[in-house]
Amino acid sequence: MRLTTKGRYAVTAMLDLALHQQQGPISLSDISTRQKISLSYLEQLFSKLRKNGLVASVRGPGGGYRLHKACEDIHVAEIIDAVDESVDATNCHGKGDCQDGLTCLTHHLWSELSVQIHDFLSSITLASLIERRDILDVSIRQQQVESESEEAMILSAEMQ
Amino acid sequence: MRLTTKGRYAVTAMLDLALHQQQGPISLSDISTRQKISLSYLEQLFSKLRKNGLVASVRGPGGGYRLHKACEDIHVAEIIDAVDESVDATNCHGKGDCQDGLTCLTHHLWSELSVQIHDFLSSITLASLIERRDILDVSIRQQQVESESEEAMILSAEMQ
DNA sequence: GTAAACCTGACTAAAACAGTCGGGTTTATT
DNA sequence: AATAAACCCGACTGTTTTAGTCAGGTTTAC
Repeated sequence: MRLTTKGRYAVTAMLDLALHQQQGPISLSDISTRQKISLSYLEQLFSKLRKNGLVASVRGPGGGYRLHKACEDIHVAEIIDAVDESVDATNCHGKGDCQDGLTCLTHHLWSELSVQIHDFLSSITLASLIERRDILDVSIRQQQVESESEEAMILSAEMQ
Repeated sequence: MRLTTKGRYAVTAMLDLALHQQQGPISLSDISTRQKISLSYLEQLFSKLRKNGLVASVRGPGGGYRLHKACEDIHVAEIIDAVDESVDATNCHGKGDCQDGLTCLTHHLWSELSVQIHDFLSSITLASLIERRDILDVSIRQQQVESESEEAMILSAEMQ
């Protein structure tokens, strides 16, 4: 089992998409600047998210990505699964053949932990996340930073 | 966050120790054959377990390792912590400075997941594990295999 | 035609994993 | 005193993953 930056980035990016979905397709460069995730890396992650049916793309100028399902139907667990990070804590992928084809001493423990984590992350949808006060606060702060940097860009353009 | 063979081995080995503790100090080579874990690798893991006060060593022939606390007081979470595998799912180690010193969009989610996993693994002690039917079954099977291989060794010794 | 966007595959430095190896030191037994 | 069983320790290693970068595509709105 493994939960690293990759899975966290994927969930963060999907949440960013959910928060801005009413603005039409969102470009990866927007997500990149808002969430400070490398654009090329985002492209890799979205390739997987698209192949797993979580997002749909719109090519060409003004294009970007949309959620492919209602955000009530997108669970955090499936986002992590989509980018190849398994929530499974067993070594044998649940098969129980961990020790020479037989069950190892602690197999059931890891099996239960996997269920625990999976249940937790499956109980959380993008819809439930965007309603949370703590997430809204961070999102509002990010929009302020965004508009400030836009102003700075306009300013620096005027100075030339 | 990361849960791999290292942490699983550590818990399995500690459980093996708990299951056989009435036999006095248990050598790593015993654990190695019963649990099919490389002896040298076990030595590395037990060095960390000892430094974290989970086991005590007895040197010399007939020596081995003992649990340093009652098995009611040894929680799975601390075993995993001891071998450097963190149960923390945040990127910022709980500090909340995940995005340029500020909190990232999904920080609270990972924070809650960490608490969830930690609570689960802290609620399980070695004492509660050795009482479980599924673990007892595997342990009994391992002892049968063990005595069979002992017989085989005696037999091959007789043939020489 | 241009440029904004997605799309793809190959490459990379750094870290971690899961060990191996070679040598110690301590101590019970003979 | 010699032997050997066990712990102890540091260095080394092949493989995989991570978290990207880079260089070039293709699609499509304007």
